[in-house]
Amino acid sequence: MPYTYEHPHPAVTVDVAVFTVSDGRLAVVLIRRAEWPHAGKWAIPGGFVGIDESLKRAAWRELREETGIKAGVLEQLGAFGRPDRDPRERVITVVYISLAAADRLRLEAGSDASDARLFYIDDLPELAFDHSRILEHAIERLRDRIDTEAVARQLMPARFTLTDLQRACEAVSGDTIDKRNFRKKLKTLDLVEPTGGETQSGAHRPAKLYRVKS
Amino acid sequence: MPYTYEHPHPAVTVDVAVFTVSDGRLAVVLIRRAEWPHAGKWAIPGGFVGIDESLKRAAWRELREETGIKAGVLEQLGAFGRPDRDPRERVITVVYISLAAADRLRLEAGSDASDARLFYIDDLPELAFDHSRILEHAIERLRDRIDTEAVARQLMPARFTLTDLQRACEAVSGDTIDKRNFRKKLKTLDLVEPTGGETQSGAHRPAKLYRVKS
DNA sequence: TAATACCAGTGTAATTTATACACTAAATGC
DNA sequence: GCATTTAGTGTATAAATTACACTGGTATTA
Repeated sequence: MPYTYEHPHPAVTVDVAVFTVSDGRLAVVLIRRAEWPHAGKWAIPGGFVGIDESLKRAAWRELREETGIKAGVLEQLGAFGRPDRDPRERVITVVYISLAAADRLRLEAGSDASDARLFYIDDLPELAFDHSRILEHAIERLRDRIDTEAVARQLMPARFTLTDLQRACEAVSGDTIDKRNFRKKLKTLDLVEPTGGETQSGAHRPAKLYRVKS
Repeated sequence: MPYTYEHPHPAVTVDVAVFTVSDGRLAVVLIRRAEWPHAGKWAIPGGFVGIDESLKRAAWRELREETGIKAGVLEQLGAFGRPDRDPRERVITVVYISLAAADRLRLEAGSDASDARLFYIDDLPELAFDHSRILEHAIERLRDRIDTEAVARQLMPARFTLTDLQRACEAVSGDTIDKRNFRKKLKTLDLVEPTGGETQSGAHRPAKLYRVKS
């Protein structure tokens, strides 16, 4: 069932960079491509936009199909459309960024991908297409725009310690933060509240558990 | 000469929101559409992306064709792609923002547009497609991200008074700024230098003219 | 030619925000 | 009970932001 147009049309895809914090390091979900082009290389999950489907909906669907992840907030990074970025045809891709708490990521390889897993952003493999460049932009955007509240709401599990939250903020920003200054700032933000629980984590004083206020 | 694909493809356009400051108010360049759909309505200049043309290049070309403006810096705002935003077919548009000094805008109506002119952003006409929504996002982005340096470099004529620069910053931010604080801040920015000239503007003390340092 | 209207140009004090920094508390392992 | 490890807490300094009022130079006009 062919589709014909008077003028040539590019294909349009969506790609989703899902970031998380794992072992105190910023990481991103990649899939291994099963097919040409770039078969065997790692790539950001994504795929073609349905003709009657909104961009965001397509992003959500593709992410789910390829990794099993049901994205929460999806923020658009922008469109990437250099004429030679895909050898099959002219493809313009609209990239979204999402954040996920590490404990919500149950990665399942989907039909288009032979594998899906996390990579630390400072230890990325060679990527398909122009996905290296796209990830650079995505990380820059992340560092520029994300604040403590977004980290707490989107990147943390339901209950966490203040040290966990600090580590996550540090992983995202790529900088160290002073513990006392961080906690002082948190107080002014009115963002978290104690759950009453504590960790029983090891040979040291237990930490109080917190949750994000609603 | 028809073009055929196995799967349906959306059309891809670029649109450019060119902002300037005129009479101390933030304004945007619009064209009046000559043809269906939305004939007679005002719209952001833009058009279809050539199949071998980068997005930014297409934006630059369309802006030039429709208004005569040779854009300086083009910053991508993002992609807008709701399925029903164009009655002709599925159209995904990639929107760019540009700033222009008012004295560099010599608007010429191009072939696709019966008219091109400036509108103050707080006095916009009814717009074609989803361009109202797009402009809202563009203005929000502008207010969020633009700083004194960008205003001075991109929005001011070659020589200007400090009051002119302050008025432009106020127009962009939508807020008033204290004169002495503004000038104090300018000193720390190391951004402008006096040209030696002065305005001979009226029944008051003349103002010194400045230019942006290179 | 003195008075007025108009915009240009200048500095200081107070407040708020960000930064630097070191010890005590509670648990476990030996 | 001593060593080790992470949790938890406050103060002093520096930096950035805000608020605020008068003098200077030109043109107009009474």
